Amino acid sequence: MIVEVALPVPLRGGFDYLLPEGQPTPTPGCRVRVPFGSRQLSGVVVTIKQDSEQPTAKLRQLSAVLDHQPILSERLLEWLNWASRYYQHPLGDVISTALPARLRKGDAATIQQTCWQLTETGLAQDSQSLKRAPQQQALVERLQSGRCDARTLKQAFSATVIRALEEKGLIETVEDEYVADTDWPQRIHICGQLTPNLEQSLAITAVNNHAQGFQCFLLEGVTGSGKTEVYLQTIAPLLKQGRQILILVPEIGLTPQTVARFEQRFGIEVAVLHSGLTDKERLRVWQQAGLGEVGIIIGTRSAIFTPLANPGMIIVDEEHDGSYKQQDGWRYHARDLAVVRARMEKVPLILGSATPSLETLNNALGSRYQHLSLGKRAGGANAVKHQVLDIKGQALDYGLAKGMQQRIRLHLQQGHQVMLFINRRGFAPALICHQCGHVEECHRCERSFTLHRQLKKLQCHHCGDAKVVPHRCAACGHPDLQPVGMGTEQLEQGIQRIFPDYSAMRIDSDSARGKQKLHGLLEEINQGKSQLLIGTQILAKGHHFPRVSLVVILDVDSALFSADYRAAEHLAQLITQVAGRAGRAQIQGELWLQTHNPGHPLLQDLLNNGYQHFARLALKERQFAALPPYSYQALFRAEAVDGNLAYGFLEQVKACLQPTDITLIGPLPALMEKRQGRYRMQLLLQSDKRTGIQQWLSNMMSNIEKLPLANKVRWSLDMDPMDFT
DNA sequence: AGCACGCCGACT
DNA sequence: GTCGGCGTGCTC
Repeated sequence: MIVEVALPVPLRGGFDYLLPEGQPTPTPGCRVRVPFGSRQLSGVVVTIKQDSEQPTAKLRQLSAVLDHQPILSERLLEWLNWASRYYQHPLGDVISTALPARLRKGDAATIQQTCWQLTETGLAQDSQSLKRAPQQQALVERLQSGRCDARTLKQAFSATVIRALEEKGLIETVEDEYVADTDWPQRIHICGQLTPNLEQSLAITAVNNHAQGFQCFLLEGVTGSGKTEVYLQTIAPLLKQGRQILILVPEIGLTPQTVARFEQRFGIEVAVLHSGLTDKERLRVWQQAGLGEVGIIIGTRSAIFTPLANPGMIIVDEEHDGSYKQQDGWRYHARDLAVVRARMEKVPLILGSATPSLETLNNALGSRYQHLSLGKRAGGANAVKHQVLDIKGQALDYGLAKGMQQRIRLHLQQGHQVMLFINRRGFAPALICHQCGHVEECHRCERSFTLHRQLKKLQCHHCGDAKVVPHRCAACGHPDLQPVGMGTEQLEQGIQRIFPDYSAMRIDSDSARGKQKLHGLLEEINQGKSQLLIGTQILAKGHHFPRVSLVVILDVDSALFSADYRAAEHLAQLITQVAGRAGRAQIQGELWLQTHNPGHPLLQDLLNNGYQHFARLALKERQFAALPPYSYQALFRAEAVDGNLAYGFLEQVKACLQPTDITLIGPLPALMEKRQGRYRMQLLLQSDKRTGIQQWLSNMMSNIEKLPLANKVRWSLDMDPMDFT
């Protein structure tokens, strides 16, 4: 008997071990301890087989079996196996990321609990002898039918009765396996349900009609259109059947209010998984969910790995949010994993967003997902006015045009707050003519060149072509060529100089490190402590700023001409989200965009026709350029102190390839060429068929690992890359 | 990823 | 003489 074990090491494939004589065979999904080189590791059994490809002499014996029952169900194990193959990431590492830290370390997976049982004297005793103590008699009679856990017994009998019997030596405590408490469905009390409008009703009915099997839904609804109400009403019947609901939310969206809304509606406790939990708390939620003790689990990215005893539905809220993609180690996408998991669990999946990702929208338009729309904005809040400021040829102070400064001053004088956005995501400066707005483009691809200052050249991240930095604009001949977005870096220091009478506050992921800290800062903003708010994406997500009347997005062009082809999509999502958040109630909100290209078709479409229309146009562009979701990508990243090594490694990878139906771009410098003293390079694989990339990679990964430079550089593979920095 | 092995330089 | 620096190679 051979046991194949997945171990948390960055090595592909399982490791085979012999089962010691007399040891009961563990089932797949059980943890085991095994000798590995000079150390002992715990891993998870993936298969039991008759023979091994390894010579038997090389095999070592299993040291111990840690679980009697598998900690991963067959279905979950199958899902993780699929994920390992899809992401080309070692199974042991995949399983290890999916498990709570405590289980990784070898803690007991089962919950122990204290039980009361009759002692030997208690068993021998005739209960009639307790006739004068009817409570005690009843307790003994109860235990005659078997032991009972301390918690339940305490509810039925007083502590005095229990103590008395213990002192008489008739009952004793014993540690026993925990009996799950799964009567939450009976405790459900629906409270505060709203009457759905027509669109909500249609959405609820559509989901209910498919609630018993797999079906993917895109619930597209603007801010305030009542997506949450649709979630609440579609999960109600499932919860009553005792089926569990797993809800994923973006990192920033997991607030006490979100949780409270679900708890209030159903009157049951909601289990929450977020980064603030201790390992012990996290394990507890994992166990409770796996035992079926909780009906609703809300969590961020990694909550997708929560086991469910009786799954009913998965919801991914704000599905376009970038925080669903893990950005180091195993670079999984929780939304994509959710789709596969829902299919395997045979449950419906709702992807909700006001600004769906183009990937999801494409699936909905292609009828792979059912498309549900909520258009009406409840409450009729004032629409935010969108306006564009052409900054061609204008003098800029720290990235702000003079006219914009006046506008800002006006709003400040009225006692309102002003929010300034710097969009640094996927930042890759293009070279723009400040006089005419012309952007240097690659002639082959009709896409903007990216300026790499260190290499002193322009590089096309679409085809890999490069050229020297020109000194004059190719369109108007003017020498005023500038990297897009230049100057905005100094905005934080400069803004105080332009508006010395007002206080400015910067909010980004650094200044808001830690959950509490962000909430504290937001509190301060809404109290009006600062009038000028400078921030990035983080300000746009899920917060309301009633005192803000003017929002300015400074460097729209850096998104329109980024080498990251998703930058325009993200800008559109940002603009739409911001518009939904600022200037509520009495204050008329204004949104201003600074650009050299007011006529840019994507920008115009977004402003005139809204996100839904923009998204469809952007999809057409992607299709035309054969970019995702009309093609599939995988990205090799390599970094090293010596940039030539990183480049050399990717060249070797490239040489492994017999280009058939895969296009290779690179090796190219990453959009952020250097980080922490290391040069970073990338090699992009692209194909119009997913299987092409899959097949080539599964054949080649072991060869790539053996390349001479493979252990000289830090490298990784990113399936469906979202970020090219 | 760890961890051992191994081969060179500066210390009680 | 030894302690320890981190390059190389292996782990069923």
